[in-house]
Amino acid sequence: MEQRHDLGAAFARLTRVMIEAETPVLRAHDVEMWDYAVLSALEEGAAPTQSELAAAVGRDKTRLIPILDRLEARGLLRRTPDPADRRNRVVALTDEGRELVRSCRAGIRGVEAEMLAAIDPEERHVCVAVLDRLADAAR
Amino acid sequence: MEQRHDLGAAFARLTRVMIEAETPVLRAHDVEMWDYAVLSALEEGAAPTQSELAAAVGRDKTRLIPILDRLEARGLLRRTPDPADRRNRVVALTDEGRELVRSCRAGIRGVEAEMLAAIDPEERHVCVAVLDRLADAAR
DNA sequence: TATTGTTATACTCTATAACTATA
DNA sequence: TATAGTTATAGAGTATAACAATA
Repeated sequence: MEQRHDLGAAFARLTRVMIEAETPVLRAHDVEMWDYAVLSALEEGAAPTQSELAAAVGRDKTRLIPILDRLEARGLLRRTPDPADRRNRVVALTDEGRELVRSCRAGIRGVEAEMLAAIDPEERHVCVAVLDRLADAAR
Repeated sequence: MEQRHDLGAAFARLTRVMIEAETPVLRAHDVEMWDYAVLSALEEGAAPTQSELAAAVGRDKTRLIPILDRLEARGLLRRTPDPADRRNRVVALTDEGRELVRSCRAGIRGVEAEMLAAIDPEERHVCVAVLDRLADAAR
């Protein structure tokens, strides 16, 4: 095999780079990284339980709670008791939350485009698609 | 643009997956993740100063020190004062260190191959090359 | 008894600032 | 005075276990 970096090291470095590059976008919307991760996960559909949401985001349920408290206090999401099982609280975006996450995403797509600008368009397309599939498989 | 995950989120998830998958390999060699990162960086050539090594690995110099202490105690690397500027300590792998990092890498390449097995070979090749270039650019 | 959400505690990791020795 | 390496301290982030409410 050709000489190259370890894949894990490359992922780790690129993760750090992306976080750094995206921070200004998120700060402009007054949200932290994990706030955005949660809002973003919710955009694909309300979470039936907080545990499932935590798993989807890749944190554990205890660390999710202060995030949800904060976002709910800002009116970006709502936690409503599930009538079928009152232990559960279903978490759903408000309209305001949906608007904010979309605005964030637009900014982030801009950052991504800038980062990938130097890559040949065809290769870029392949690479992004593969990464997306791998990330999906990792759930 | 097509609907997909945020790139940063994909990187972060894949980083976590890789760390988890590689941990058994590293534990078998009795090294931690950052131990391996340091040894791996040194394999490309000795570091003229610890600060530069820290930057290459992506940590700061204070967090590097206990790692170097541990690895030096195991005889995997040596810190020798630079005669030209005795404040500096050049860090270099020993033969034993070089052997260990290569053995680790072989195991890690196996883990990577397993992870990428489901991807079409041509796409895989493109994707790995692009990631390697991006990670290089991020230095 | 088991599970959801919550809180509290201990532990690890990280960032910052001081200290020494050389320059 | 400035810099490389080191050490110490404070803060943030994380994991674990216990708790109350519901099933």
